[in-house]
Amino acid sequence: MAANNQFSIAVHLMAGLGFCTKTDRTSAQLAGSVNTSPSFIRRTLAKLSKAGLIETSKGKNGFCRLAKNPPDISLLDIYLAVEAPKAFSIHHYEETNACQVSCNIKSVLEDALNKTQKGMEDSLAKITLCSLIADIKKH
Amino acid sequence: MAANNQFSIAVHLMAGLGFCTKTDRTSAQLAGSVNTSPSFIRRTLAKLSKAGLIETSKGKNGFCRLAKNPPDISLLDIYLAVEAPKAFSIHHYEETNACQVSCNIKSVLEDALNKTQKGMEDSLAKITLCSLIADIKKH
DNA sequence: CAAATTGTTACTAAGTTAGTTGCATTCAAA
DNA sequence: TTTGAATGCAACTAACTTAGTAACAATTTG
Repeated sequence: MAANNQFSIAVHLMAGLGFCTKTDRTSAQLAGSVNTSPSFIRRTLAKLSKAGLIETSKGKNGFCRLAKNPPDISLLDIYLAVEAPKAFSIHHYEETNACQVSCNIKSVLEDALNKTQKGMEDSLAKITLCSLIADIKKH
Repeated sequence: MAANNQFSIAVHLMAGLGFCTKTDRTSAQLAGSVNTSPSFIRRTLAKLSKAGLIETSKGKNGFCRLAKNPPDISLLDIYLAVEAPKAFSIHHYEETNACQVSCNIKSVLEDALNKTQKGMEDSLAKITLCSLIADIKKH
């Protein structure tokens, strides 16, 4: 159960908020859609709020709503908001000094994988919350 | 310590084998470069072997060597060989039947993320082991 | 003041991975 | 034919990460 689902949960929540922007929601209502506990949901909502993607209000009649319009929110925004781990991790063993591969593989691989990560993020940037919601409504 | 490093370790091993293709290696020698145990290394080597990226020989004077030339090996080949987990995982909660978002988010998100994953794999396909080794030699 | 809601911390349970150990299998050389 | 060295593989432990829960402080409305 150690796979990081925060990104997909966050997208689910954002889609829930964007599906109908006229009504505000509580963490309990959103938790119902995801079928988990409000407290768990709030942890993700708090990150989305800190990233400026949603607005929340504490206290009685507290609520959550999108802070921007769905066409102006990309999956990259959500991905960055939840601070999900990078797609690739690089091992960090102590270098074997006599070995050129051992000494340099890390920085060389980092350069290569950063480009790949960047490409992936560019791809996420092209998918808007709006298009995702449109797909959901098509079903 | 639960981050999956098999891909980066596999690239390290392949770079070690490709750095000088004239001499064969044993798992013990490769383990020295990564600074870990030969047995651990062999688990990854076995996957690379099954994927046809390296050739191995059992018995006395056993060895490992590349099965192809470095320009013909891409990081995607290595990525697929080690069967690393996908870049994104999607949560699977029970659907809340009354909620259209809950019922459809999974398939919609899968479509979107498959495209992103594909883009990432295309990016990996463009990086050859040869270019990586050249970068290492530049250092 | 009371009720309801977000924000946050602490905690437990479960899953994943690194890393080790041990052994069966295989092959070359003495 | 025996011995030694190597891969391949299975079992195991420890460490780490995450899901999920519970509890509570802070806040806001009525």
